[in-house]
Amino acid sequence: MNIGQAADQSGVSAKMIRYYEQIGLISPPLRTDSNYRVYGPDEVHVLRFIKRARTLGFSVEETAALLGLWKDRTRASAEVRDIASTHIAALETKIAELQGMVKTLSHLVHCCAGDNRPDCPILDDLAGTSAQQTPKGH
Amino acid sequence: MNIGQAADQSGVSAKMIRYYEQIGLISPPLRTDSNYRVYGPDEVHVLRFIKRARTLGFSVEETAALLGLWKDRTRASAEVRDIASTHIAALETKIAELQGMVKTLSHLVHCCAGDNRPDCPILDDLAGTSAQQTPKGH
DNA sequence: CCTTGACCTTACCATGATGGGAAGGTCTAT
DNA sequence: ATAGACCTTCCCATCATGGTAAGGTCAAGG
Repeated sequence: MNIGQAADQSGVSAKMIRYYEQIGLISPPLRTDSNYRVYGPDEVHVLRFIKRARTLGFSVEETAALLGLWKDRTRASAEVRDIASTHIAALETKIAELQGMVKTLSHLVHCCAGDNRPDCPILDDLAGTSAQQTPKGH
Repeated sequence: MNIGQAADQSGVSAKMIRYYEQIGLISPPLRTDSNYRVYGPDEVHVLRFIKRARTLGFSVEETAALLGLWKDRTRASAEVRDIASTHIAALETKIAELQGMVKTLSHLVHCCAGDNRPDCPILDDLAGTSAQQTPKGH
């Protein structure tokens, strides 16, 4: 099968398949006489694995590690779990960060009349002119 | 004051100050005879505004809009509130996405023995071999 | 046999926001 | 005068992805 079909079946764009090959995440496939890349079901399976890992927010580097462990039949599941746990922690840190932003902004939006007058607590906060920087006592 | 001091006082790196100037977010400052950029308290105030907006997750583009509104004394606060509200919605979408990832991964990690044996539900999920893709009924 | 359109190939550029470094000029304190 | 800390511009790298351009290939149909 050609790269376009592999892309369709895996959900990974042809562009990205070539990229993954270039950075060594997947091995170069066979080529036809006319230099077309040829993929089989196994390659598509690997691409699906990659797609799923990326969807779950693993970086390409983490995905490479998971892929290595997947191919290693003797690996310990503990290793995989460590990668996943570390990733969960990173995700949670990011979530907390975003939630902090939402909290601050929500507070400001609530304080803002949102009318036609120029007075605006949101800008005042950004400018650092007013005393309160962030919701403290709400 | 030179760019280094402006950087210290605003929390924006000298590198980024030059970048913001390059992309037109801030206007080019005066220069000394020896071509050094010169900043005053007003410029630092603008940089602090930018820093705060970026910290709250506004893109540079959104920051530019907010900056424009800040400088416009006649603007309506409604405009500012709209930008902030839109941004909050985007942040919340992102949070929900990350939470979805965490949920799926947590489920998988719980199912994984994490011992020295090669059996690993996490890899099984990534590979798409098992029936359940994602916690459905848990 | 030839054309058309869909596909493939490589190579280069762009994104967004930031950091790193090199090569060279300037300023300040000793 | 010299050392060291600063400044200048210019180029490159990141991370994952998309776009585009120029050219080769293939299958179907006239």
